[in-house]
Amino acid sequence: MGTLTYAILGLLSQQSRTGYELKKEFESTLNEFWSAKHSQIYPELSRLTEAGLVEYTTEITGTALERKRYALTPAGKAAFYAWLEQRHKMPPTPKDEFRLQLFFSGCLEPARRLDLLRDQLHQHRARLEHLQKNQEKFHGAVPEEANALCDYLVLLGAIMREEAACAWLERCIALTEDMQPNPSEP
Amino acid sequence: MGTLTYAILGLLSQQSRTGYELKKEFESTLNEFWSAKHSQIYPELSRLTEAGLVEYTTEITGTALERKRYALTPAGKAAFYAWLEQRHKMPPTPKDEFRLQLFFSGCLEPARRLDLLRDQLHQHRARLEHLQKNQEKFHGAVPEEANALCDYLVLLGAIMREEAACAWLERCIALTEDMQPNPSEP
DNA sequence: GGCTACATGTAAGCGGTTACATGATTTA
DNA sequence: TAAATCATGTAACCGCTTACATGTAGCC
Repeated sequence: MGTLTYAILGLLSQQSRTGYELKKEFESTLNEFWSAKHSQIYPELSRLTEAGLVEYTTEITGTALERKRYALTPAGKAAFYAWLEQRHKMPPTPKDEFRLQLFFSGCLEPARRLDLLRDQLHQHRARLEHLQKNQEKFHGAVPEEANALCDYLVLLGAIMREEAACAWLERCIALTEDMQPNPSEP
Repeated sequence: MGTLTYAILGLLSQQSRTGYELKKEFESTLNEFWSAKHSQIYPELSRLTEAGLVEYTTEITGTALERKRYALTPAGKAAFYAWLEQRHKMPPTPKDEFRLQLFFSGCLEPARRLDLLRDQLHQHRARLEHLQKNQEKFHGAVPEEANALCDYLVLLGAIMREEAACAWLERCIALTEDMQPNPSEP
């Protein structure tokens, strides 16, 4: 079973949800570290049901709109807790097209490289600002309750990652600005 | 055409190479920001040849061992330069199983969460040390030549990313150690 | 002679995205 | 009544990994 399984099991461990609600969670709360489209979620819920890890009850909204509300079975809860306690080996560094581009940018005029670096910096700053706005809900205090603390920690991780990215890009810009404007042709 | 195309085109823009040599580059130099297995490289080289972006000459080692040495065509060089100057939109944050696990770890005893955090910290510290060893070849000085500077910048990026990851994990550990040992059951 | 590295390919399968497809409910 | 949102599914495709498959060359 892939990680998506445990992302869904984890969300259902908090409360029972429909496929549509899971999709919304992937778009909002989990967005910084996992995502899934509905075309992946619905078949996965079918598999999990067949595997006996979740079960659903059908609700009706209005007169005809059906929806399936999923909840963990005891087996599902056990599978989730087993995963939750596991130590995972770090995956290889994720692919990064911008770093690939920067690596090959030695044959570009410094001014063109600066364009790329500044564009990247703007994008990372925008994401950082967005994350910092999210952080305001904590009112500058570290939560004491365990679940709220975990929310806080993953958000802090995203913020620190973006801060590091911005600091790196600023350094790249400074070093490129210092260059003599004579690019080396390959 | 996907990013792999331009990774290969970029490597061939530096010098002509065989599929096997490309594979070795992905395992070493490019490892921090891109990778590809030989099972992906060889078919891609066939496609690029058919598309007229690369061409090859067959060499023979010993008496029978054939190998194809690939080089950029003018069209390939043009395609590479076009990609190199393009501004790319930031991709969504990459998936991260550890952060997913941490997010759901509110129902774990703090001592168990500490285990996971410390394990992760050790792994990131090991990677950081490895990167810092790589950095020694620059003898503490920022290179002036453009291609060497780009090498330096991507390595610096990897180092700063790992430093940020370690700092974050240390903060997570400190905050978890401060907790009262009463986990909230979901 | 045996092991490792060199060298090149193909096939099956997986996780994921995009697109196709349908219909109900709510809100402007 | 039109548009947005709710709600659930399937199908085609893509990038990538793992495994299958084969053979040569160099070294101990």
